[in-house]
Amino acid sequence: MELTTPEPIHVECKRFSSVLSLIGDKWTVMIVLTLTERPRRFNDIKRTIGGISQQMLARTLRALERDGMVARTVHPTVPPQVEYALTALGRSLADPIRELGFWAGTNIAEIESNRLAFDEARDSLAA
Amino acid sequence: MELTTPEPIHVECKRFSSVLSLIGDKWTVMIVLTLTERPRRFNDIKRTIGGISQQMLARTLRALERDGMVARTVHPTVPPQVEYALTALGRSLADPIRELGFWAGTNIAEIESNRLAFDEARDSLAA
DNA sequence: CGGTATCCGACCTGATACTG
DNA sequence: CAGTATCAGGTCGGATACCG
Repeated sequence: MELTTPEPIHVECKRFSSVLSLIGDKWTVMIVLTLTERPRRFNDIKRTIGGISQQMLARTLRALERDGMVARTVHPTVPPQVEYALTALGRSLADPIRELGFWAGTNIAEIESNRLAFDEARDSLAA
Repeated sequence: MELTTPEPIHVECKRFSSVLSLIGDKWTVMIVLTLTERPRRFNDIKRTIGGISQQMLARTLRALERDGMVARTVHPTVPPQVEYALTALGRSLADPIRELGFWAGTNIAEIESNRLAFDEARDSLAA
């Protein structure tokens, strides 16, 4: 960060958008949080999360591996076992994610209530 | 949160996915951060962010208003002026977002380096 | 078991044009 | 100025089938 002039917040934000988009991907978040508990194998993750397709799990895990958030270990057995574990980097992401999860948990009721009220007001206009 | 049995983290995560998906939307994040500085008018936000289409700005602002994160105030002047300001809820979201931004800033260099290394290893196989 | 390749529909997004 | 409506392209994500 060699910012000599104080940049407005949204400019920093732009620089980090590739990282922030990780969070928007719900699968990424769920995988990271799932691996927080302990390392897991492919179908173990799949079963634990539930509702994720094989392809999306494979894709997301590869993306996480590429970013160095997840370490992939192949045990040359028959049948093959592949274990996924969080790296230090991956573990460090879990903290801010949990903060966000905490915020969501604190405010989700209010948000849902706001949505209902907004939609009601909208519908009464439409009628 | 009436969890009588300790739920695994990923289950909580699922409940919050509708909130978490807010974060993944880069426009949402940038708008919230932009409004952190001060309330702004429509085209002011548009110019400040840059690169956002009129439609996406309108849509995203509507969504934020629906969630109660942003308050929309119409001044009945000619030409009409519409001011958008963060609510208390919106301001409270800015904190965890900035934490995430801080994490991104701290680790983006390592992540990009990891990506390069991964792609290089991949390319050397392809060759 | 742990993937990859292909197809396909749904959604996201921007460009453009029009309105109050 | 502050939107809304319509269209078109691209991407996302799932289902399926197949490979090592």
